[in-house]
This record gives sequence, structure tokens and C-alpha cells, in this order.
Amino acid sequence: MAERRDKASADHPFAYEGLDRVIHERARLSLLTSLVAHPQGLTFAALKQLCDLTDGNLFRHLQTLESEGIVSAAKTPGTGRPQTLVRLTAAGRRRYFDYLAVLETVIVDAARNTQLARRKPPRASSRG
Amino acid sequence: MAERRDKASADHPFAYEGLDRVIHERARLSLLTSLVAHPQGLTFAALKQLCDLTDGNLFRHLQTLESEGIVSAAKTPGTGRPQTLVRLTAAGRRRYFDYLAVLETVIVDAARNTQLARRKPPRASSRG
DNA sequence: CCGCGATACTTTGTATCGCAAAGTTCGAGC
DNA sequence: GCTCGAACTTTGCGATACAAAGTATCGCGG
Repeated sequence: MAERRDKASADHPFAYEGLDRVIHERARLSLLTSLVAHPQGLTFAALKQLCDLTDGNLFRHLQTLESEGIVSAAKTPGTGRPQTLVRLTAAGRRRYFDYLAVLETVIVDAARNTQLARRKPPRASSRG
Repeated sequence: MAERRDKASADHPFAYEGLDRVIHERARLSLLTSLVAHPQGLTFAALKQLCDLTDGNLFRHLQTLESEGIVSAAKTPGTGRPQTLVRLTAAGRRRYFDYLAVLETVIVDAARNTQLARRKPPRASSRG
């Protein structure tokens, strides 16, 4: 049941449509992996350092992620210098893990098919 | 020069600079995964079907991959309709697996860090 | 108090690149 | 011979990643 999208997968076994473009981008993948490791949130500067991004680059990607509801940016309301604290939302975390699952599929596919390939190409996907 | 990269990795643990932009693109990742599974090569039409790509799109990505020496495209020399047979080169296969290794690192990192995160966020602010 | 530099964030411009629609060539069928 | 269709190829548009430059605030020294 509920194999509607699997139908497409069956027709196009290597399409990997589940690879969200929003998350798949290297910089954003880095950011999200960082944030997963720090559920209490990370500052702008910390993210910049961890992911080796320039200011503008980081800002742009954070904007994208925030507009998608994947991260939330809260500015410290105190009188001191307002530092943005970036956190991963629940939906964002779920979406991230969903993406990771697809990545694992890619890796498993590659590994399994490589096994077959190394043994010998018996029949090259005759039917599916 | 190459050691500098490791140094950078140490400073920026989540940068994942090893994620080759050429391979990381979804369509090309699909193509390479397909080709890994079919060392005898695949035709233009087969790749189009497997990866669910349009003609122009497929052509463009094959161009990119070929110019990088990742795949080789050989046209059937027979008198019949010349069909391009695309194969993964040895260098391409190596590069692909190198990329996959980095992907695995991402997944492992995420999984490990998630373990810590799932235990519980002990204190909201890391440093006071 | 006022300038000076540093830090945190934002804006803007460019160059790249993914994507698909249209074009071209070749073979098969009528 | 002409048409239809499949296999490629070309072209143009739109999105976006990237970084350089700009703005605002804080802390320090005069």
C-alpha cells in the first residue's frame, strides 16, 4: 500500500527523487549536520567556523533553510550584542533524517551492485 | 598543500570539502550509481530511463562527466543506428567511491551525534 | 563624550549550472 | 520519395551558490 511514489522508483530505480535539493547542497548539508550535533543551537559565528563558510554564504543558506522551516533563528533579546542562535526545528530534523535515509539507499545500492559487478555481470537488469 | 586540507578539516569538522561538486549533483549521482551497477555500459536511452532525465539534461551531465574523465562515451561503429555506449572509467569509479566514503562519514557523524542529542539536551546554553 | 577598530550580520552582483524546449540527423515504414 | 519517430545536440532561461562590499553595534582609548 501507499506505493504510489515507489511506482516511479520502480520505473526509474536510480532517479533518487527523494534527494531534497534544499538539503542536498553541500553547505546546507554541513550546516544541518552541525545543528543535529548541537540541539541547543549554534551561533552565526560558530556555524561559520564549523562549516568553513563566508558570512554572506552562510547568511544566504540560513535564509533558505529558515524559509523552508528547517531551522529557526532567534536573536538574543538581551541588551548585549544580539547574536543569532540557530536551531534545527523538529520538522527540519525529520526532513534531514529522511534525506539521510535516501543517502543510505544510494550507498547500499552502490555497494550491492558493485558486489554483483565484481563477481560478474550475469544479466544487466533485464526486466527490473 | 594536501595537508592543508586535513588541517582545515580539523578546524572545520563539518565542512565536508570532500564532497565533489561534480559527483554530488543529484542527476550525476544517479548516473554514476547506474553505471556502477552496469560495468558493461549503458546506452543513452537506458540512462535516460533509469535516471528519469530529459534528453538535454542527460546530454549535459554526460558532457560534464566525460570532460572530467569520469565516464567514456563510445558510439557503436556499426552501420546501424549509432548508439552511444556510456561506461564508467577506472578513475571515475575510484572517484565515485571516494565520494561515497565521504557520504558515509556524513551519515555516521549524524548518527553518532544524534545518539548524544537523543539522550537529552542537558543545558540550553553551552557556555554562559 | 567621541572616534577607532572589531565583530555580527546584511546586501548586492556575478558567474555558474541545472533544466527543458526546440532543433538536427538518421533509420524505418508507407 | 516522403513522413514519422527515435537518438542525439544545441540553445536560452531561470535559479542559485558564492564572495566581496556595505551597515550597524559594541568595546576601548583619548
